[in-house]
Amino acid sequence: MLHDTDIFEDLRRRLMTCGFAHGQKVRAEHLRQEFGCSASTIREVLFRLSTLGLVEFREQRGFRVPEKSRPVLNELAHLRVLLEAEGTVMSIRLGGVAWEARLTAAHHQLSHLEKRLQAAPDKTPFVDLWFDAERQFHETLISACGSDSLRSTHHQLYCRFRQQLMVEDRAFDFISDNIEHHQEILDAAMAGDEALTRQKIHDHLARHIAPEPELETI
Amino acid sequence: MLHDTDIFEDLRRRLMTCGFAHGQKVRAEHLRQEFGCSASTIREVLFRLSTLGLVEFREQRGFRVPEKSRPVLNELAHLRVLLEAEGTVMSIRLGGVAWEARLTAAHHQLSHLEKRLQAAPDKTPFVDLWFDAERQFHETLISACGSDSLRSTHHQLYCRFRQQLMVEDRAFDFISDNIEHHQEILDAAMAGDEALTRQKIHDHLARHIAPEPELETI
DNA sequence: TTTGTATGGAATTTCGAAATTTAGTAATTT
DNA sequence: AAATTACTAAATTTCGAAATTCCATACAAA
Repeated sequence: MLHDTDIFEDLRRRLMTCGFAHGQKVRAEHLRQEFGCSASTIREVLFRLSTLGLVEFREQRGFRVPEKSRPVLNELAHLRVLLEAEGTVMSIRLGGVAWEARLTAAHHQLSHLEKRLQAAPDKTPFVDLWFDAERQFHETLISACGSDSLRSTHHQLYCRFRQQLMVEDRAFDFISDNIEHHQEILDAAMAGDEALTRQKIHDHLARHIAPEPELETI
Repeated sequence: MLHDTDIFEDLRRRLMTCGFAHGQKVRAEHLRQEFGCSASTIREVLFRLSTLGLVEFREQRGFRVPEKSRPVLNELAHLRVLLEAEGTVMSIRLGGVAWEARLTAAHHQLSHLEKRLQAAPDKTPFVDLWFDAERQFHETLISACGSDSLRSTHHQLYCRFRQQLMVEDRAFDFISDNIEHHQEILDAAMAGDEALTRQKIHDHLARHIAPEPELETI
């Protein structure tokens, strides 16, 4: 039988990939029929998803998928840099060999996948795998920061960020840059170079961040 | 009649102040009786509160108030500094006169209250007012940062931080330092001194942050 | 044309009870 | 006495329907 959590996971994946259009209403009644359960169950799951910001709730007008928005993507990228840089530097200081091993492993897996993806004419079968591997790498970066709060806050931001993007570029034209970025982040982190690590994490997400407002000119 | 949202607000306030003990189970059945509504309504409200991290949900074993924990308080203080410093610097750049006016107003109100609180022998009647005024000041600091995501993320952290603290020091012995801190933050921000503003925001929360490996905030 | 008001259908929220699971206590066995 | 099992009460989760609210359309009035 279909459990609470299964529905949650199913919908989470769909919301983070391409199962729902931006701005679309999420009708509890329809989902109830699809999953064959009661309205309250669906309602509960949607509230839990709103914890991650993957759906928005408004009193008396139900749930909907957040709109696609360049400004919001900028904001999320900015915050990701802030937390990921901080968390990675803390991991460098606290993580030790165990963390380095996990990070190397996560990067190896991601790197392998990205190279296969780069070569493949049809990217479709790789999309889901790539989502997981990329997430795994970035979460491993901060995994030894020693702060659960930082990790869970970052997780929320990552989910919303991925949802905003939703494989914008189906041809994966960015993949070649990405391979390089991930390698540079790994190298800087393994070398223990904190400033360079911060810089490389910033560069990786730079294309999603709006240019900083100038100080002198107004 | 008592609405959904009223219950939410009532419980939010209680969870952020002293209505519940740390680690205590939040029994839906009891609340149902207290508010005179159905179990589903309470359940919904609790899910919404878990969005802010004010209650924790675990499958099949209901909701409970997060444990009091020094490490968690450290983490939250650390993240608050990170986001509040960033948000305030952005506000300095983008806020303009309107923001400066709002900030002055918020500080004036807080400052007035803190001085009265300092003088009063019985602090009780000021506690709730102080909560709101302090929150108002810190949220105003970042109010012109231009990033809703930063603001809402900060809001979550602030709620959890306040819950962890829950007026630890009922005698408000810290109030005299606090008055000074708030003044210094205001002065640095109004002077447009970004580095000093970051420093003062850090100093304000420093006593809650573990004296662990020094982290430079860039 | 514009503005405002009914109205019916659809979506939401709430309810009370049934079904399931957990947790605590007593009883039994080793 | 310690450990395991059985039982009971309480808590949680799910359900289906009733009550409420929203939304789009049609209609009336200015």
